[in-house]
Amino acid sequence: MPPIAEKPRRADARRNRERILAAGRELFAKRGTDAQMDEIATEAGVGIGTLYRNFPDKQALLTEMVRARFLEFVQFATAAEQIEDPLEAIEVLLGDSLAVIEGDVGFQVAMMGGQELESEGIAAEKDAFATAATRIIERAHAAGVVRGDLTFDDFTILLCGLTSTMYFKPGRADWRRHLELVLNGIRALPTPDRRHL
Amino acid sequence: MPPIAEKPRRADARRNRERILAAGRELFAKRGTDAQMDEIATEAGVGIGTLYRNFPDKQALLTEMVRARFLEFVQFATAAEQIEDPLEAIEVLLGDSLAVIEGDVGFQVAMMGGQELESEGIAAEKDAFATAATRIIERAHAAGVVRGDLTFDDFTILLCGLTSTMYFKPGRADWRRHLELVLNGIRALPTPDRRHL
DNA sequence: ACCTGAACACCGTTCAAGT
DNA sequence: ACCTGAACACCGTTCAAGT
Repeated sequence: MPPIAEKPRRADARRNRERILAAGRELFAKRGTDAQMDEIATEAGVGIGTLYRNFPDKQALLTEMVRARFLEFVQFATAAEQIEDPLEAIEVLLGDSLAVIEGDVGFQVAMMGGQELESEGIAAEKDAFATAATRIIERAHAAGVVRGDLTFDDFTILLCGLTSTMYFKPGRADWRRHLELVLNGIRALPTPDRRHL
Repeated sequence: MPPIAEKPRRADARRNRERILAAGRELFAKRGTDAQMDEIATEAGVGIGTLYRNFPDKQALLTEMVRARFLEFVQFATAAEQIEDPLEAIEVLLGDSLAVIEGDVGFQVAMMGGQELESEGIAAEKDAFATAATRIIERAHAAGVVRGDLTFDDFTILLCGLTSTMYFKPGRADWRRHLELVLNGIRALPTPDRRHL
């Protein structure tokens, strides 16, 4: 079911909300938490009061942007499930998810500081991602290509770390390298090779 | 050579500086960047103007705290060099370094956002750590126990990620787990086992 | 030579007045 | 119903006045 039925509103109010979302998307993506509420209102062409009427505070607006990204993550997870090689599925899922947020500084901040969002608002989206990603992890377990104790929580931890590299050491090279090391880290521990399928 | 010879000062001025450092240490450690300059001045028992006379801005004070920690890191690196097993040396170095900063939120912030500090001021300390850590990495290379392409820069990247877990997901469990995964990731890739020493 | 704190700047948030 | 922006609160930083 969709989050909550859209209440009917005055046309101008609805248009304002859209413009605020667009402005927020643009400015948070570009400058992260440094984006100012004033600027966002101006960019949206509304008064600061209207911004606050739509979103109780800065976090709430950011949370709304984050929701959209999580839906994208779910898409990536669904796509990754189609990949035959179970290890490659994990690599692609992490790689693609990170690649899309490379241009979105605001999301990077949100992804790291998980608990600081109004997380109730996006619990559904997070769950959807968790479910899809867990299926991918399970498949890798079944194939024996990852550490036996790897969980979705590990994913969360590693994504936090990877995102911090993206955020604090901007540029593609560092987070790609970080990802490579981490992917190596979640592989099955070197055990006696049994290739008698 | 020591950084720069201490200029002689009026006794009260020197005592004030000490108290500011102590207050900064305590409050940054406890609350990170949330610690306010006003509080620090009050805790130190000086006027806000005196604080700013000693340190041009908040970053500069934080940087001073960071310098001390880096010196500790160098100690750890030196100690880790004594450990016989070259892989264990790396594990202990990372583990100990992280363990000391667990109670120092301010340093955690600094460790992640490297370039935002007055880094000229602590270049010497950073170099000392880099040198010691590099020796430990080289030894592991010589023993063939880590990936052939592992560098000190990787250490920097991984420490950033590990610290972000510590900062954003407080509690021992998550960063310890993160460290375990990462240590697994830097090991030599599973190659045909040649144990004919 | 050094100290102090009132005052300023900046930015998130509120609310009285408007349509 | 909804919009607006002046005003407030908070915190980093400056500077004129003091000793």
